[in-house]
Amino acid sequence: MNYSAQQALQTLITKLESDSTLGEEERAALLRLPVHIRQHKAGEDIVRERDVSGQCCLLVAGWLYRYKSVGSGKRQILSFHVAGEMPDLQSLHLRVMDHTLAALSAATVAMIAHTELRHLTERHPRVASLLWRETLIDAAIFREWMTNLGRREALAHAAHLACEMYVRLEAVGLAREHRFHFPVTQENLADALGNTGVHVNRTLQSLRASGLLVWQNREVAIPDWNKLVEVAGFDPTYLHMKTPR
Amino acid sequence: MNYSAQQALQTLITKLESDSTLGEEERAALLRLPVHIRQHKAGEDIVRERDVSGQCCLLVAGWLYRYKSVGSGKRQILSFHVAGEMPDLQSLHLRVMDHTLAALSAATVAMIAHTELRHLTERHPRVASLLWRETLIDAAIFREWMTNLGRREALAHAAHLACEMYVRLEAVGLAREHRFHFPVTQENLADALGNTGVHVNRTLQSLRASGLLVWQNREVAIPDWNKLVEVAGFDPTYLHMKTPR
DNA sequence: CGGACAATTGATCTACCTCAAAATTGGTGG
DNA sequence: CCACCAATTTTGAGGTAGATCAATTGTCCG
Repeated sequence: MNYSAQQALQTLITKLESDSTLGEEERAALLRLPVHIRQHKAGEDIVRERDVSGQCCLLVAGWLYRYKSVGSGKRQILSFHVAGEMPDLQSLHLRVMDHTLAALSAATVAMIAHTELRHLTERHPRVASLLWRETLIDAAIFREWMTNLGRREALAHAAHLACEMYVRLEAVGLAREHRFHFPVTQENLADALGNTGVHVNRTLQSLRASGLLVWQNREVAIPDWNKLVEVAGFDPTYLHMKTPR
Repeated sequence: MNYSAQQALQTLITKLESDSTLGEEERAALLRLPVHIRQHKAGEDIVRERDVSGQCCLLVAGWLYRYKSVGSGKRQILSFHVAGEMPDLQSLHLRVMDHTLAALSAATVAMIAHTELRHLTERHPRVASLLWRETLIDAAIFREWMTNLGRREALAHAAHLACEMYVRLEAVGLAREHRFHFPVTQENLADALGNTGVHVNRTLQSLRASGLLVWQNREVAIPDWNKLVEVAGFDPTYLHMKTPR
């Protein structure tokens, strides 16, 4: 599908308005942002660790993810992203990328120049605050992931990720009835959970066997939400959504 | 020692000016912020998970840290903080705390009301950007810690933390000659590294035995910086400091 | 149909955990 | 200044979650 600049920016406006309504002028200013729409194939890097970029990426459709590499081919996936998010918004104030942003699936993104964003945020402190807030939620999710990586075992960790993704996706209309599409391989999942692919495979089998979670063919189904939440120790406070569930 | 409001705010100004100089008016506006100075004893919680707070904490002297609890007494330490930092600045835009802020050592803090900070940032977009930037660096450090937790083994992880703390402390004049004071117990360290106290103890012994790192009595000494950096896989890019080392 | 990638299985290994006790250290009151 | 207490650090001896290595079996497409 082809997206217009207006459609692309509308996904951002929708996101920002999930917290609080924007004024007419603020909305107009956002819609006036010049964007450059691009397509990325699954697996492509969009911005790389050490790059100095002059623009931010607004995800319009598809999935992105971020990762860091450590020596000898190992890497840690830091986050997954869906439409309406700006996964490299931090580059607006940090000169150099400390990680890589890449396409998980085929994806449509809208690139927005830093100069334009700076101009906008100087003129509209309320928009600045909402964008700032998005980066703070990003950080809150990192904190939860740190806790998952350091203090939860593999099974609870995988369950926790499923809970998180469901809540986030449901909030933007990309999931319902405790099912959703999530285009990760088990190898990707391993890089996110800090395990090996083999172990993730066995973990998913165990979750499946106990009827907690069916995660197959990039589709996730949660037969018993309450039980999964309990196993995961999942508490959505850290997602800082308007409607607590 | 007793600190005046002016002295407290000066630590913040110094921090913000490590990136770029402030205008005279901006500096004056910062110094005009009403603050409430408080002392905390080692171990005290300052703001707790689930609290809704109306102010931010500026650390003036001593050490703070943040942590998240998971069931059955386990917890994950998320960060360590020294003078000039505002460890709960995120609360300015996130209503509820998703983790706890506590005193690692006896500490002096200056509390600043959200209303005052909002007023300031609306009027001074440049100051807003610099504060935003501080929270982005905070998040960048989380990303590195995620990588440490997920993809580095205990020895490299401990070495990495020592490298990070040295670089951060040296930048604010709290460390020199590859030595510094760091008031954590091995149990604290375990909660930060995602290990057990027993294993941290053995890890530190091993680092000591190999001459890489002497970490005893809350004092850290790094006999061979280059070797430690290599073992840790430490690359300071993620700290986003003005002077790359 | 063939090729590439992804999921699965089995067997073995190891980094780190658990439990429990002993040795040190530092701070405090007498 | 010393004795004592409580918090830390250290040591030892198993145990286990998850890693590693190496096939084998799908599965998706061009």
